[in-house]
Amino acid sequence: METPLAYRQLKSYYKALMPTLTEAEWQLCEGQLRVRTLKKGTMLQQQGTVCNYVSFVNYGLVRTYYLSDGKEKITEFFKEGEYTCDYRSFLTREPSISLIQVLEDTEVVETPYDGLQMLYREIPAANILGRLIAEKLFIDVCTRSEVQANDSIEQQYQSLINNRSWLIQRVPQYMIASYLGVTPEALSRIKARVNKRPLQSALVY
Amino acid sequence: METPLAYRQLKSYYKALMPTLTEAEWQLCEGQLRVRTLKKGTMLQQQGTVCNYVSFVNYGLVRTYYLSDGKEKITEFFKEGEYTCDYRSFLTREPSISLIQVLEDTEVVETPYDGLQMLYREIPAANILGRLIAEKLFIDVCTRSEVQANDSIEQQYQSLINNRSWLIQRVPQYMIASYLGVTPEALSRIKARVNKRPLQSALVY
DNA sequence: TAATTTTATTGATTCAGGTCAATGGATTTT
DNA sequence: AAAATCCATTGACCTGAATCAATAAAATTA
Repeated sequence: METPLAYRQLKSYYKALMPTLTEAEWQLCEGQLRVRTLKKGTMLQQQGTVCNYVSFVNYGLVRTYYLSDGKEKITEFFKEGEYTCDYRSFLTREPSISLIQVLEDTEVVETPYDGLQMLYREIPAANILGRLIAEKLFIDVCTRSEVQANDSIEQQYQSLINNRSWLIQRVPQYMIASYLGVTPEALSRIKARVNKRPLQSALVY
Repeated sequence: METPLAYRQLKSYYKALMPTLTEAEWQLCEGQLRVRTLKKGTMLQQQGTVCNYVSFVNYGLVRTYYLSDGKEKITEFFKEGEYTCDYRSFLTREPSISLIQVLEDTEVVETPYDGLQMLYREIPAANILGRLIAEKLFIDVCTRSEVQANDSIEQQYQSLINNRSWLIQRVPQYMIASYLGVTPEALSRIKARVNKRPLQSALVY
């Protein structure tokens, strides 16, 4: 056992989602897991390869993005306590379109595809876990789509400041711009607009 | 039993996803189901209410959409053999943002929320079904997002013609425009552009 | 601390698609 | 079949964001 400490957060996560999980079943789960520490800048998932792991972030920060016309488009950021993965590739076993890159020194606990399938077979409750993970991911991606479709970039940026200010602090602004789907220049101008009417910002929510 | 015929398609669907399903378990599933026939124009899901059913379309066609600034934005079309639902509302039990409207006379088989939760508890294999449905929906929404993010409206329209030509035939063009996220005028101009260079269209794919 | 690289800002220009408006087909209703 | 409604097309104009370009500021590295 490498660093039992690293599993503690994940174990409580599993336990919360699968209350019926016995200690023996947890041992079976734990046997599938691998802890990895990754330096800032490392690629956790390359484009064009099948995604073989779901990674639970113990500490650190990663981004998922893809290349369109050679330009990077960031789809999401994942920090400590969250799962990250190109789940589409993981599920379909097709090559990944997304890349995953470590933005800060990061520690992850990886669950391999085969190991997870084994858990689905051996532990009935694991299917509940799988269902809940897929459902959560689905809800998240729906919510994101709805926000993108309904809110202006300015509203979305304000919402980041209000609800996910750690993002603003931990990643450079051009990545925020990429995440919001605009150029760094455009986001800079939006900020300038917002700052010109400081009374408004106090009224948001 | 209302119209046993209506269940046949759904039963084979369930059987395919849950090979271990016994006849007794199927009976339990069937007991939860309700068949409904709906006239063109009917609302299958209203905005602001919690979505209580997953609906399997036996025949017909529906659209899901939401209102933004009073304008309709179509998110997807579902035809015979597909599930439709505001699955986000269904899962979270929060009011639905989406509306679902019947575009052709349609027959659906509805599975209520409570019934499905009961199945998850009573039939372990039902969690596999729930997992697979959530996974499929997740994959679909990812794929859609990737297409929207990467392909021009022209490419997306060509792709509809090549891969989902039934859509072009069964829904008016202004709905296609809404689905693609542009105005009817814009789509009309895109078609005009495409028709001006007919050699190109033969080369697509 | 100076040098270098990275990141953010601002200006000028361009362009795709939106909006507004008018017209002409299609389809449905009476 | 005539009237009315719905739908698609086309034109003129406008706007928001992309692009290109030049600095300025901030963060790293030497």
